[in-house]
Amino acid sequence: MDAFFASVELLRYPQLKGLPVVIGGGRRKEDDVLARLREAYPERDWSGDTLDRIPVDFFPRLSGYTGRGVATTATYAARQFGVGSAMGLMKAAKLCPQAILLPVDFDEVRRISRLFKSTIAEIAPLVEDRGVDEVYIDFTDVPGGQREGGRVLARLIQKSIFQATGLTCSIGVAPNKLMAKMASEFNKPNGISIVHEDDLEDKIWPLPCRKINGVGPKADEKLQRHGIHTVGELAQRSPAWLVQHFGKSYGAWLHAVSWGRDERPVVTESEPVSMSRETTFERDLHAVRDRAELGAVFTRLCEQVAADLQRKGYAGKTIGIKLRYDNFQSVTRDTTIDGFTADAATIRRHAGLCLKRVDLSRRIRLLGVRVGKLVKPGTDAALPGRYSEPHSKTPRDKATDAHTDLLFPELD
DNA sequence: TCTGGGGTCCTAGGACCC
DNA sequence: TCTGGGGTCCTAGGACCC
Repeated sequence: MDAFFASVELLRYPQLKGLPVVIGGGRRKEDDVLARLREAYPERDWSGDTLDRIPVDFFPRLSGYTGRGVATTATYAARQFGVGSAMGLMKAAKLCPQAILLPVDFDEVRRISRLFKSTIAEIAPLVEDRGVDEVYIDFTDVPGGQREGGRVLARLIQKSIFQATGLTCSIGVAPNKLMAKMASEFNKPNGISIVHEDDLEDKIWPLPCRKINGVGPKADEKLQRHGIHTVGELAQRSPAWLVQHFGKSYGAWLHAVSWGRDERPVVTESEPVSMSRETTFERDLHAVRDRAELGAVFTRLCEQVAADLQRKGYAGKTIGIKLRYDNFQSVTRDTTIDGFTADAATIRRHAGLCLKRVDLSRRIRLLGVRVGKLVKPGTDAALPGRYSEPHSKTPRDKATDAHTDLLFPELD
Protein backbone atom coordinates (compact mmCIF):
# COMPACT_ATOMS: atom_id res chain seq x y z
CA MET A 1 0.00 0.00 0.00
CA ASP A 2 1.10 3.55 -0.63
CA ALA A 3 -0.08 6.07 1.91
CA PHE A 4 -0.32 9.77 2.29
CA PHE A 5 -0.59 11.50 5.58
CA ALA A 6 -1.94 15.02 5.29
CA SER A 7 -2.36 17.57 8.05
CA VAL A 8 -3.83 20.99 7.53
CA GLU A 9 -2.33 24.07 9.18
CA LEU A 10 -5.13 25.85 10.90
CA LEU A 11 -3.87 29.41 11.42
CA ARG A 12 -5.76 31.59 9.00
CA TYR A 13 -4.96 35.23 9.51
CA PRO A 14 -2.26 36.28 7.07
CA GLN A 15 -1.25 39.34 9.11
CA LEU A 16 -0.23 37.02 11.97
CA LYS A 17 2.19 34.90 9.92
CA GLY A 18 5.61 34.83 11.51
CA LEU A 19 4.36 36.19 14.84
CA PRO A 20 4.07 34.32 18.11
CA VAL A 21 0.43 33.21 18.30
CA VAL A 22 -1.13 30.80 20.75
CA ILE A 23 -4.53 29.27 20.11
CA GLY A 24 -6.49 28.00 23.07
CA GLY A 25 -7.87 29.08 26.39
CA GLY A 26 -11.51 28.63 25.57
CA ARG A 27 -14.05 28.64 22.83
CA ARG A 28 -15.44 31.77 21.37
CA LYS A 29 -17.13 32.79 18.20
CA GLU A 30 -15.05 34.91 15.88
CA ASP A 31 -17.86 37.45 15.96
CA ASP A 32 -17.47 37.63 19.69
CA VAL A 33 -13.74 38.26 19.41
CA LEU A 34 -14.56 41.14 17.10
CA ALA A 35 -17.20 42.47 19.47
CA ARG A 36 -14.69 42.53 22.32
CA LEU A 37 -12.17 44.34 20.19
CA ARG A 38 -14.78 46.94 19.28
CA GLU A 39 -15.51 47.42 22.94
CA ALA A 40 -11.86 47.72 23.86
CA TYR A 41 -11.10 50.23 21.10
CA PRO A 42 -14.29 52.25 20.57
CA GLU A 43 -12.44 55.12 18.91
CA ARG A 44 -11.55 52.98 15.89
CA ASP A 45 -13.88 52.64 12.92
CA TRP A 46 -14.57 48.89 12.79
CA SER A 47 -17.07 48.90 9.94
CA GLY A 48 -16.40 46.16 7.44
CA ASP A 49 -13.59 44.65 9.50
CA THR A 50 -13.11 40.92 9.74
CA LEU A 51 -10.46 39.25 11.84
CA ASP A 52 -8.19 38.63 8.88
CA ARG A 53 -8.00 42.40 8.22
CA ILE A 54 -7.51 43.72 11.72
CA PRO A 55 -4.05 45.14 12.41
CA VAL A 56 -1.84 43.06 14.66
CA ASP A 57 -1.76 45.69 17.41
CA PHE A 58 -5.42 45.20 18.25
CA PHE A 59 -5.26 41.49 18.98
CA PRO A 60 -5.39 40.40 22.62
CA ARG A 61 -2.12 39.25 24.21
CA LEU A 62 -1.29 36.31 26.38
CA SER A 63 0.05 38.63 29.06
CA GLY A 64 -2.13 38.73 32.16
CA TYR A 65 -4.00 35.55 31.35
CA THR A 66 -5.64 33.93 34.34
CA GLY A 67 -7.46 30.65 34.11
CA ARG A 68 -6.95 26.98 33.49
CA GLY A 69 -6.79 26.96 29.72
CA VAL A 70 -4.08 25.20 27.74
CA ALA A 71 -2.58 25.92 24.35
CA THR A 72 -4.27 23.96 21.58
CA THR A 73 -1.47 24.92 19.25
CA ALA A 74 1.22 27.56 18.85
CA THR A 75 2.96 29.06 15.85
CA TYR A 76 6.64 28.37 15.23
CA ALA A 77 7.48 31.88 16.38
CA ALA A 78 5.78 31.13 19.72
CA ARG A 79 7.53 27.77 19.98
CA GLN A 80 10.85 29.62 19.92
CA PHE A 81 9.96 30.81 23.41
CA GLY A 82 9.31 27.27 24.60
CA VAL A 83 5.53 27.44 24.24
CA GLY A 84 3.94 24.25 22.89
CA SER A 85 0.63 22.42 22.59
CA ALA A 86 -1.00 21.29 25.84
CA MET A 87 0.99 23.78 27.88
CA GLY A 88 -0.93 25.71 30.51
CA LEU A 89 -1.56 29.26 29.33
CA MET A 90 -0.41 30.78 32.62
CA LYS A 91 2.95 29.18 32.04
CA ALA A 92 2.92 30.19 28.38
CA ALA A 93 2.21 33.79 29.41
CA LYS A 94 5.35 33.74 31.53
CA LEU A 95 7.44 32.46 28.66
CA CYS A 96 6.02 34.73 25.97
CA PRO A 97 3.66 37.43 27.31
CA GLN A 98 3.63 39.33 24.02
CA ALA A 99 2.17 36.35 22.12
CA ILE A 100 -1.26 36.87 20.59
CA LEU A 101 -3.92 34.72 22.19
CA LEU A 102 -6.73 33.50 19.97
CA PRO A 103 -9.67 31.48 21.25
CA VAL A 104 -10.96 28.47 19.36
CA ASP A 105 -14.11 28.95 17.31
CA PHE A 106 -15.20 25.34 17.26
CA ASP A 107 -17.98 25.71 14.72
CA GLU A 108 -15.56 27.40 12.38
CA VAL A 109 -12.91 24.70 12.94
CA ARG A 110 -15.49 22.01 12.17
CA ARG A 111 -16.59 23.76 8.99
CA ILE A 112 -13.01 24.06 7.75
CA SER A 113 -12.26 20.50 8.82
CA ARG A 114 -15.15 19.12 6.76
CA LEU A 115 -14.06 21.14 3.77
CA PHE A 116 -10.49 19.87 4.13
CA LYS A 117 -11.65 16.23 4.21
CA SER A 118 -14.27 16.44 1.48
CA THR A 119 -11.80 18.16 -0.83
CA ILE A 120 -9.37 15.28 -0.39
CA ALA A 121 -12.08 12.63 -0.73
CA GLU A 122 -13.06 14.03 -4.13
CA ILE A 123 -9.53 13.42 -5.36
CA ALA A 124 -8.71 10.21 -3.47
CA PRO A 125 -11.75 8.46 -1.98
CA LEU A 126 -9.98 6.21 0.57
CA VAL A 127 -9.60 8.64 3.44
CA GLU A 128 -9.15 7.84 7.13
CA ASP A 129 -10.25 10.50 9.59
CA ARG A 130 -7.67 11.21 12.30
CA GLY A 131 -9.23 14.19 14.00
CA VAL A 132 -10.00 17.75 12.92
CA ASP A 133 -6.80 18.47 11.03
CA GLU A 134 -5.36 15.11 9.95
CA VAL A 135 -6.12 12.27 7.54
CA TYR A 136 -4.48 9.22 6.06
CA ILE A 137 -5.05 8.55 2.37
CA ASP A 138 -4.57 5.27 0.52
CA PHE A 139 -3.73 6.41 -3.01
CA THR A 140 -2.64 3.04 -4.39
CA ASP A 141 -5.51 2.99 -6.88
CA VAL A 142 -5.84 6.70 -7.63
CA PRO A 143 -5.17 7.25 -11.35
CA GLY A 144 -1.85 9.03 -11.80
CA GLY A 145 -1.06 8.56 -8.11
CA GLN A 146 2.35 7.07 -8.85
CA ARG A 147 3.62 9.97 -10.97
CA GLU A 148 6.85 11.36 -9.56
CA GLY A 149 6.47 9.04 -6.61
CA GLY A 150 3.21 10.66 -5.53
CA ARG A 151 4.44 14.24 -5.70
CA VAL A 152 2.07 15.26 -8.50
CA LEU A 153 -0.98 14.03 -6.62
CA ALA A 154 0.23 15.59 -3.37
CA ARG A 155 0.61 18.96 -5.11
CA LEU A 156 -2.88 18.67 -6.54
CA ILE A 157 -4.28 17.98 -3.07
CA GLN A 158 -2.43 20.95 -1.57
CA LYS A 159 -3.66 23.26 -4.30
CA SER A 160 -7.27 22.09 -3.98
CA ILE A 161 -7.25 22.51 -0.20
CA PHE A 162 -5.85 26.00 -0.52
CA GLN A 163 -8.54 26.93 -3.01
CA ALA A 164 -11.31 25.51 -0.83
CA THR A 165 -10.15 26.76 2.57
CA GLY A 166 -7.30 29.23 2.16
CA LEU A 167 -5.20 26.95 4.34
CA THR A 168 -1.86 25.30 3.72
CA CYS A 169 -1.16 21.67 4.50
CA SER A 170 1.77 19.34 4.82
CA ILE A 171 1.83 15.94 3.17
CA GLY A 172 4.00 12.91 3.78
CA VAL A 173 4.19 10.11 1.23
CA ALA A 174 5.46 6.64 2.15
CA PRO A 175 4.89 2.89 1.80
CA ASN A 176 2.75 2.81 4.97
CA LYS A 177 0.90 4.99 7.46
CA LEU A 178 3.63 4.98 10.07
CA MET A 179 6.28 6.38 7.76
CA ALA A 180 3.87 8.72 5.98
CA LYS A 181 3.00 10.41 9.26
CA MET A 182 6.67 10.85 10.12
CA ALA A 183 7.43 12.10 6.62
CA SER A 184 4.73 14.78 6.85
CA GLU A 185 6.72 16.51 9.57
CA PHE A 186 9.91 16.87 7.54
CA ASN A 187 8.75 19.85 5.54
CA LYS A 188 6.32 21.89 7.58
CA PRO A 189 4.47 24.06 6.86
CA ASN A 190 2.99 23.60 3.41
CA GLY A 191 5.51 20.91 2.48
CA ILE A 192 5.60 17.60 0.66
CA SER A 193 8.00 14.89 1.73
CA ILE A 194 8.45 11.52 0.08
CA VAL A 195 10.04 8.68 1.99
CA HIS A 196 10.89 5.33 0.41
CA GLU A 197 11.61 2.02 2.05
CA ASP A 198 15.36 2.51 1.55
CA ASP A 199 15.24 5.88 3.31
CA LEU A 200 14.70 4.15 6.64
CA GLU A 201 18.32 4.37 7.75
CA ASP A 202 18.93 7.92 6.55
CA LYS A 203 15.65 9.62 7.38
CA ILE A 204 13.86 7.62 10.07
CA TRP A 205 16.58 6.13 12.26
CA PRO A 206 18.10 9.49 13.29
CA LEU A 207 14.73 10.66 14.70
CA PRO A 208 13.99 10.60 18.43
CA CYS A 209 11.74 7.68 19.44
CA ARG A 210 9.14 10.21 20.59
CA LYS A 211 8.43 10.98 16.90
CA ILE A 212 6.88 7.52 16.51
CA ASN A 213 3.10 7.79 16.61
CA GLY A 214 2.38 5.61 19.64
CA VAL A 215 5.46 6.39 21.72
CA GLY A 216 4.35 8.91 24.31
CA PRO A 217 6.10 10.55 27.26
CA LYS A 218 6.06 7.44 29.47
CA ALA A 219 7.44 4.99 26.94
CA ASP A 220 9.99 7.55 25.78
CA GLU A 221 11.27 8.09 29.30
CA LYS A 222 11.64 4.36 29.82
CA LEU A 223 13.46 3.98 26.50
CA GLN A 224 15.80 6.82 27.48
CA ARG A 225 16.54 5.12 30.79
CA HIS A 226 17.78 2.17 28.76
CA GLY A 227 19.95 4.44 26.67
CA ILE A 228 17.64 4.33 23.65
CA HIS A 229 17.14 7.81 22.22
CA THR A 230 16.66 7.36 18.49
CA VAL A 231 14.64 5.04 16.29
CA GLY A 232 17.95 3.61 15.03
CA GLU A 233 19.03 2.71 18.54
CA LEU A 234 15.65 1.11 19.06
CA ALA A 235 16.10 -0.96 15.91
CA GLN A 236 19.38 -2.36 17.25
CA ARG A 237 17.70 -3.99 20.24
CA SER A 238 16.56 -7.56 19.78
CA PRO A 239 12.84 -8.33 19.70
CA ALA A 240 13.36 -10.59 22.73
CA TRP A 241 14.93 -7.77 24.74
CA LEU A 242 12.13 -5.37 23.83
CA VAL A 243 9.46 -7.92 24.71
CA GLN A 244 11.18 -8.58 28.03
CA HIS A 245 11.16 -4.90 29.00
CA PHE A 246 8.02 -3.57 27.29
CA GLY A 247 5.68 -6.55 27.23
CA LYS A 248 4.72 -9.00 24.54
CA SER A 249 2.50 -6.73 22.52
CA TYR A 250 4.15 -3.32 22.90
CA GLY A 251 7.68 -4.76 22.70
CA ALA A 252 6.96 -6.56 19.44
CA TRP A 253 5.31 -3.43 18.07
CA LEU A 254 8.29 -1.25 19.00
CA HIS A 255 10.59 -3.59 17.10
CA ALA A 256 8.37 -3.62 14.03
CA VAL A 257 7.99 0.16 13.83
CA SER A 258 11.71 0.78 14.32
CA TRP A 259 12.23 -1.19 11.11
CA GLY A 260 9.53 0.83 9.35
CA ARG A 261 7.09 -2.04 9.31
CA ASP A 262 3.40 -1.19 9.54
CA GLU A 263 0.62 -3.20 7.89
CA ARG A 264 -2.36 -1.22 9.11
CA PRO A 265 -4.85 -0.46 6.35
CA VAL A 266 -6.41 2.94 5.81
CA VAL A 267 -9.75 2.61 7.61
CA THR A 268 -12.45 4.67 5.97
CA GLU A 269 -15.36 3.91 8.29
CA SER A 270 -15.76 3.34 12.00
CA GLU A 271 -18.44 3.47 14.67
CA PRO A 272 -17.98 5.42 17.90
CA VAL A 273 -17.36 3.39 21.06
CA SER A 274 -18.30 6.03 23.60
CA MET A 275 -19.41 9.61 23.99
CA SER A 276 -18.60 11.85 26.89
CA ARG A 277 -18.71 15.37 28.25
CA GLU A 278 -16.44 16.75 30.91
CA THR A 279 -15.56 20.09 32.39
CA THR A 280 -12.81 21.58 34.51
CA PHE A 281 -14.03 24.13 37.04
CA GLU A 282 -12.53 27.57 37.34
CA ARG A 283 -11.79 26.73 40.95
CA ASP A 284 -11.77 23.37 42.69
CA LEU A 285 -15.17 22.50 44.10
CA HIS A 286 -16.18 20.62 47.20
CA ALA A 287 -19.01 18.07 47.15
CA VAL A 288 -20.62 19.47 50.27
CA ARG A 289 -19.77 23.17 50.24
CA ASP A 290 -20.39 23.58 46.48
CA ARG A 291 -23.18 21.06 46.23
CA ALA A 292 -25.59 23.26 44.29
CA GLU A 293 -23.06 24.26 41.67
CA LEU A 294 -21.74 20.71 41.31
CA GLY A 295 -25.25 19.31 41.01
CA ALA A 296 -26.19 21.78 38.28
CA VAL A 297 -23.03 21.02 36.31
CA PHE A 298 -23.59 17.30 36.70
CA THR A 299 -27.11 17.53 35.34
CA ARG A 300 -25.95 19.67 32.45
CA LEU A 301 -23.22 17.19 31.51
CA CYS A 302 -25.78 14.37 31.45
CA GLU A 303 -28.10 16.44 29.29
CA GLN A 304 -25.27 17.25 26.89
CA VAL A 305 -24.21 13.61 26.52
CA ALA A 306 -27.84 12.62 25.98
CA ALA A 307 -28.26 15.34 23.35
CA ASP A 308 -25.05 14.23 21.60
CA LEU A 309 -26.26 10.62 21.54
CA GLN A 310 -29.69 11.56 20.21
CA ARG A 311 -28.37 13.95 17.60
CA LYS A 312 -25.99 11.31 16.24
CA GLY A 313 -28.49 8.47 16.62
CA TYR A 314 -26.82 6.31 19.28
CA ALA A 315 -27.73 4.74 22.59
CA GLY A 316 -25.44 3.11 25.11
CA LYS A 317 -25.55 0.72 28.04
CA THR A 318 -22.48 1.58 30.09
CA ILE A 319 -22.81 4.79 32.07
CA GLY A 320 -19.89 6.23 33.93
CA ILE A 321 -18.38 9.24 35.62
CA LYS A 322 -14.92 10.70 35.88
CA LEU A 323 -13.52 12.90 38.62
CA ARG A 324 -10.24 14.70 38.85
CA TYR A 325 -9.19 15.79 42.31
CA ASP A 326 -7.24 18.91 43.22
CA ASN A 327 -4.03 16.86 43.13
CA PHE A 328 -4.81 15.94 39.49
CA GLN A 329 -5.44 12.29 40.31
CA SER A 330 -8.34 10.89 38.26
CA VAL A 331 -10.84 8.23 39.16
CA THR A 332 -13.60 6.63 37.11
CA ARG A 333 -16.62 4.53 37.99
CA ASP A 334 -19.01 2.93 35.55
CA THR A 335 -21.92 0.57 35.49
CA THR A 336 -23.61 -1.45 32.78
CA ILE A 337 -27.37 -1.29 32.71
CA ASP A 338 -29.91 -3.69 31.21
CA GLY A 339 -31.07 -1.74 28.18
CA PHE A 340 -29.63 0.88 25.88
CA THR A 341 -30.41 4.47 26.63
CA ALA A 342 -29.94 7.99 25.31
CA ASP A 343 -32.14 9.57 27.94
CA ALA A 344 -30.73 12.36 30.11
CA ALA A 345 -32.65 11.42 33.26
CA THR A 346 -31.71 7.75 32.98
CA ILE A 347 -28.08 8.67 32.45
CA ARG A 348 -28.17 11.02 35.40
CA ARG A 349 -29.70 8.44 37.67
CA HIS A 350 -27.04 5.80 37.00
CA ALA A 351 -24.20 8.31 36.87
CA GLY A 352 -25.43 9.58 40.23
CA LEU A 353 -25.06 6.07 41.67
CA CYS A 354 -21.52 5.92 40.29
CA LEU A 355 -20.73 9.21 42.03
CA LYS A 356 -21.63 7.65 45.35
CA ARG A 357 -18.85 5.11 44.94
CA VAL A 358 -15.99 7.62 44.96
CA ASP A 359 -14.33 9.70 47.65
CA LEU A 360 -16.14 13.05 47.76
CA SER A 361 -14.25 14.53 50.66
CA ARG A 362 -11.46 15.83 48.44
CA ARG A 363 -11.74 18.95 46.33
CA ILE A 364 -12.70 18.29 42.70
CA ARG A 365 -11.31 20.11 39.66
CA LEU A 366 -13.02 18.09 36.91
CA LEU A 367 -16.28 16.24 36.50
CA GLY A 368 -17.22 14.11 33.49
CA VAL A 369 -20.01 11.83 32.29
CA ARG A 370 -19.54 9.06 29.77
CA VAL A 371 -21.81 6.63 27.92
CA GLY A 372 -20.21 3.58 26.32
CA LYS A 373 -21.10 0.30 24.60
CA LEU A 374 -22.93 2.24 21.94
CA VAL A 375 -25.33 0.92 19.35
CA LYS A 376 -27.37 2.59 16.68
CA PRO A 377 -30.96 1.81 17.64
CA GLY A 378 -32.54 -0.04 14.75
CA THR A 379 -29.49 -2.19 14.06
CA ASP A 380 -29.59 -5.80 15.23
CA ALA A 381 -27.33 -5.10 18.21
CA ALA A 382 -30.14 -3.07 19.74
CA LEU A 383 -33.05 -5.46 19.54
CA PRO A 384 -36.51 -4.16 20.38
CA GLY A 385 -37.28 -4.76 24.03
CA ARG A 386 -33.65 -4.34 24.99
CA TYR A 387 -33.93 -0.64 24.43
CA SER A 388 -34.80 1.12 27.65
CA GLU A 389 -37.64 3.60 27.41
CA PRO A 390 -36.97 7.20 28.31
CA HIS A 391 -37.31 7.85 31.99
CA SER A 392 -40.40 6.36 33.58
CA LYS A 393 -41.01 6.81 37.26
CA THR A 394 -41.42 3.29 38.57
CA PRO A 395 -41.19 2.78 42.33
CA ARG A 396 -37.65 1.50 41.85
CA ASP A 397 -36.68 4.75 40.10
CA LYS A 398 -38.11 6.80 42.91
CA ALA A 399 -36.06 4.92 45.45
CA THR A 400 -32.92 5.47 43.39
CA ASP A 401 -33.72 9.14 43.00
CA ALA A 402 -34.11 9.56 46.74
CA HIS A 403 -30.67 8.04 47.09
CA THR A 404 -29.15 10.47 44.61
CA ASP A 405 -30.91 13.38 46.26
CA LEU A 406 -28.72 12.90 49.31
CA LEU A 407 -25.91 14.11 47.12
CA PHE A 408 -27.53 16.95 45.24
CA PRO A 409 -30.87 17.63 46.94
CA GLU A 410 -31.64 20.96 45.36
CA LEU A 411 -32.11 19.45 41.92
CA ASP A 412 -35.45 18.04 40.79
C1' DT B 1 0.91 29.94 38.32
C1' DC B 2 0.32 23.60 37.02
C1' DT B 3 -1.59 20.51 33.69
C1' DG B 4 -8.54 21.21 28.33
C1' DG B 5 -11.80 18.12 26.19
C1' DG B 6 -13.00 14.28 23.38
C1' DG B 7 -11.68 10.07 22.10
C1' DT B 8 -9.36 4.81 21.43
C1' DC B 9 -7.04 0.85 22.99
C1' DC B 10 -4.72 -2.16 26.34
C1' DT B 11 -4.07 -4.59 30.74
C1' DA B 12 -5.40 -7.06 34.66
C1' DG B 13 -8.22 -9.16 38.16
C1' DG B 14 -12.53 -11.20 39.42
C1' DA B 15 -17.08 -13.20 38.38
C1' DC B 16 -19.34 -16.61 36.12
C1' DC B 17 -20.19 -20.40 33.02
C1' DC B 18 -19.04 -24.74 30.78
C1' DT C 1 -12.03 -33.66 49.44
C1' DC C 2 -9.54 -31.44 46.11
C1' DT C 3 -8.83 -29.44 41.85
C1' DG C 4 -8.82 -28.44 35.89
C1' DG C 5 -8.70 -24.88 32.14
C1' DG C 6 -11.13 -21.84 28.57
C1' DG C 7 -13.99 -18.08 27.30
C1' DT C 8 -16.44 -13.90 28.07
C1' DC C 9 -18.07 -9.98 30.46
C1' DC C 10 -17.41 -6.31 33.73
C1' DT C 11 -14.76 -2.70 35.97
C1' DA C 12 -10.70 0.57 36.93
C1' DG C 13 -6.80 2.65 35.55
C1' DG C 14 -3.53 4.36 32.40
C1' DA C 15 -1.01 5.40 27.97
C1' DC C 16 -1.64 7.72 24.01
C1' DC C 17 -3.56 10.71 20.20
C1' DC C 18 -5.54 15.10 18.16
